[in-house]
Amino acid sequence: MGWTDERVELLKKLWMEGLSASQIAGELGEGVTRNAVIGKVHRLKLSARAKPTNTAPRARPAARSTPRRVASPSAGMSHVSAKPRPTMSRPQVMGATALAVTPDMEADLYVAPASQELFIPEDKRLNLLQLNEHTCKWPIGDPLTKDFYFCGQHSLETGPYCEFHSRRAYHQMDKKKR
DNA sequence: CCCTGATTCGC
DNA sequence: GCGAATCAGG
Repeated sequence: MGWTDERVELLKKLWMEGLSASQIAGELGEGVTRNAVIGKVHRLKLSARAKPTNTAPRARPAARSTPRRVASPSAGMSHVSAKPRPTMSRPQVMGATALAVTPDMEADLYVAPASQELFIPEDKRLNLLQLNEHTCKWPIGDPLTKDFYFCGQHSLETGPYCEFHSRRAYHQMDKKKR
């Protein structure tokens, strides 16, 4: 479906109201992607949304000369190279609530050290040589002692870790500046 | 991983 | 003009 006057108007309205491109896309109906919305917004020169006194130069990515459409699938790459840095210890101060605590309450206030680390049964633990492409490679324990092993649970297709550790690994090192 | 907008360029 | 793919950031 093309951009009828109506749709363009709705687009302008929603965009100005601060909705995100994907939200607008959803509002305009199926078949409209957020890219389509953004592209249109750009062409309409509506990009500057709520930017009073801002002269953001916005760095240019320097036109890429490399062909975009990748035709060849490219063979798999090495998958046995993961060097994560798991939390070594986690003192983790639990919420320091400012609630008043009467002396007799304190006794009941002990909160179990929510072991947010997975407990892996001994028979599930893996050493380095036992790892394969489907085992979570999240290291646990001190690598210098025998008290060390890998998670070993079934890893996700999207990474070297199981769901639990995958989520953890990302949200931690994610957004790390270069 | 989820998400956001910005940009480029084949169509 | 259109928008998928990509980039850059949160």
